[in-house]
Amino acid sequence: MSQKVIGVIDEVVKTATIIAKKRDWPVLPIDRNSPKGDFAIICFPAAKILKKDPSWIATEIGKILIDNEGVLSTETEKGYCNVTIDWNKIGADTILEIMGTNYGKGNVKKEKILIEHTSANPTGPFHMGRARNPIIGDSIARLLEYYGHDVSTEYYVNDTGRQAATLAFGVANYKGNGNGKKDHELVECYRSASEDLKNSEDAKSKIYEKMELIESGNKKVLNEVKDAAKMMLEGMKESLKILGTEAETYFHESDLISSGEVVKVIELLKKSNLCKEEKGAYYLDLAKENIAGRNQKFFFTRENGLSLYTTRDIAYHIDKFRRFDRALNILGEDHKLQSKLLGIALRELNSERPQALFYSFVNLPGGKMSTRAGRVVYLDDVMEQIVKLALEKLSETDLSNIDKEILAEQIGIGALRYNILKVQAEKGFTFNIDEALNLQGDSAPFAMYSHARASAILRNYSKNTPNCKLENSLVESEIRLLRTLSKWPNTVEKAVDNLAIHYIPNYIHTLASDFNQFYRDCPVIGNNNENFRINLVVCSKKILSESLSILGLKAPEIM
RNA sequence: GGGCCUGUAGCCUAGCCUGGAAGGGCGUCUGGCUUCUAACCAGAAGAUCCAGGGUUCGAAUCCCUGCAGGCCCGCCA
Repeated sequence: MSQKVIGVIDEVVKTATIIAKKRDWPVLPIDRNSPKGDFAIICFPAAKILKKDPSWIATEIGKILIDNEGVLSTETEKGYCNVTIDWNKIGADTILEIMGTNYGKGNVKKEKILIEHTSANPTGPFHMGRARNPIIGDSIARLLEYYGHDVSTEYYVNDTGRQAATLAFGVANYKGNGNGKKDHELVECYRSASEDLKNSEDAKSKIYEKMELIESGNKKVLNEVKDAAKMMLEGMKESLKILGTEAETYFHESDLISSGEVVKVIELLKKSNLCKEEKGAYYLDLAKENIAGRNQKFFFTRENGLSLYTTRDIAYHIDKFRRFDRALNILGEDHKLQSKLLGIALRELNSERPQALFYSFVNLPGGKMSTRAGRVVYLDDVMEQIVKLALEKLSETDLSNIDKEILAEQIGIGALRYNILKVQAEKGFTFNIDEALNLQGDSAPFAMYSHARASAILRNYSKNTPNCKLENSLVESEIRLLRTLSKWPNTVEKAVDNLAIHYIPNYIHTLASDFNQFYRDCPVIGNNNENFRINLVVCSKKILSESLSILGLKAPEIM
């Protein structure tokens, strides 16, 4: 909450505590999200001890609190004493606070944080199942940056191993259909190569030979797979760019082998007390590590002494901590165990460990999304459809065609991102295309529209924002809006502490909704409370714009 | 066999950490644009908060036991 509001509430709570203490009442809990007023004092705990009706206690407290300077009114309902603070007294100061550049920002030591997100294997175009990762990752990055950290984002490219070898084989032996995006084209080569891997012994041996050459550090083959991955990524990056979630840097797994880092990690892990060997393959024995499941052996080399995916991942994280103070990985829930194992290995190497944010998979209404069964919805197609729909809705607007196209992309992509971000990450997410294409209600366009309305008022006002002065007492919709605006810092802090991005869209919807009610009830220009209302519009526009930008969305002036 | 996550109106979802008065949205029905933008607003209907037990003045929230769904348990990535 804004400092001003916190101050008033603390003052009132203090008074209530003193009253309770004087009378030997127990400490009464506070509900800061009461359905009526600004907060409530819960009187039930005192009822049993005092053998009094809780509503009698609430009324008694109310009678005393009403004399407090910051309190406008108190109201008893059941055992609750609902307290409404006097916004007329603190309104102007609250506005001033919201206008400040630090409003909503955290008061923390700036850290260099690396967020690794997306990191999809470069084997084909993104489908919706993958879309949750870049959208959450990018928005968490923006959130932490807003809060005051120095955040970078990185995409880890898995360009070694069987899939990478298969892709390289496919690129060398097949031609794509030659039109369209690079990833949609090359995925044909990959599919043909995957078929060969299953059906042809010759192809299989070639691909496995490639794998071994990769892991043993053969420069020529390493370059070949890296190049194949890069070609595929070219197309995939285009999708990420449209989504607005492209990572700042790309880190190739193959480079960890070329540079010798992987070999170093293997040597270091062999020195761990947990390390054991079986037929030439080395593993960490996790029997005492509370690892669930059947297998407690965490292999980090093959029989032939070469590295595994996990080994390379360990090397990657050691490299991360050479570059950053903190590391955060955005991962699908299938990586939970993997992530735990990585943590143990890093602990054994006395390295710092990354934080992880897991999300559940995206399903389609009929069931799981699966490439194999052909049940796949491409991200590119969804983006195209939703932007097209936004453009249709703009058809009657008085804008140039080029402006319409830019705006339609902002609205459409924004709607897609918002739709995914508003659900908590651990919750299984069913992607319903019709729901995503619905640009009403709890959606990005709803908030963008409120922002455009605020912008319209300020355009029509066409003067500088006056110093805030309250000339008439506030009406209900003004108080509601002010109350919501005052909760922005709490919301950001909660989202940061829990790495829970969905708090932000939830807040945005409340704010936009409160603004729309204010818009209906309160004419601004020419009203005798014009000064205060203009200030309220400026604040609403500011917080709408900042909160949308955390989600990676633009706040349009017109729509 | 074991571990983690999820279960809230016809559908989607917030609230769960830190117990206190079940919030939104979609869809349905009704009403509102000559007044700062109707992608909006107002109203109505719709909920045994998966089930059962426990703790508590009080449980969607905490604990236990089930049930249902998702994910994981490879010398794959």
